[in-house]
Amino acid sequence: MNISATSLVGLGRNAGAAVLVLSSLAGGDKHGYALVKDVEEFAGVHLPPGTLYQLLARLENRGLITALEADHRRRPYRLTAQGATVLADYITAQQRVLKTGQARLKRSWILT
Amino acid sequence: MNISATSLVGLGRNAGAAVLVLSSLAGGDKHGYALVKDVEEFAGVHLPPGTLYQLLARLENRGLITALEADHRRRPYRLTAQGATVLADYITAQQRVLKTGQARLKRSWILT
DNA sequence: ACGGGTATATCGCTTATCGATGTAGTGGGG
DNA sequence: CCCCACTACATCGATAAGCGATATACCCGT
Repeated sequence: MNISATSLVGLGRNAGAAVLVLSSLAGGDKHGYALVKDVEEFAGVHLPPGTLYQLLARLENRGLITALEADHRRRPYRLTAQGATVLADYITAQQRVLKTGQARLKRSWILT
Repeated sequence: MNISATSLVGLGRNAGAAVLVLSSLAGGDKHGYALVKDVEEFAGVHLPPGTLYQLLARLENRGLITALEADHRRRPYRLTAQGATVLADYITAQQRVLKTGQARLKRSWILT
């Protein structure tokens, strides 16, 4: 195990490959590789193919995204209305959690 | 698989058990059971014991938390300075991601 | 003395993550 | 025109995380 002890990577894994993909698709239809590039840009996280394609399959058979017809080599995906709702709900809930954590950290003496 | 299709639970893990525990401890030292109750209250998430105690062990041997001496039946944990730093960094990064998702959703016509 | 809440711990199954590997099309530089 | 890097998708196997079940035991009220 060679994970830098100063990150949460490897703990709960990267916290939301699903959120990253849904957020990316909220910005418009994208195929897998474009998704990887976009996520890298806005989140600084690289999604390895093993994670990505299995995740896309799971998201699709839950109806959160749909596969569009392939344009030659590209298989683009689109966020469904349900996917958008789920993402919106998740964001709201998660923001409450992060705010709590942040408020508590601020109140504590730990960070000098 | 009987997961309600209208939630992200079970997708990408919630990457979050770690965040929930660290956030809870940022509010003060707590033992396992108190942690579960606190997280339930501020996040609406129930951490089952199988998740909690294994997570606590992982967090401890990464130096993000320390176990304090047991008071009879209770084994309280404390957030370390490193744990606080990691949590703060994670919160910052994740908030940027959530904001991106939110902005993109707002710009899209999907949510009527 | 029973029942429910407090409290911790472990085992084993399931599921997610991710690196490795494979395949193949595309476009530019030498 | 032939490499090579990049684009693009897919699958496998190992590892890691999540969680239900189960066990143990204390404490308090009735």
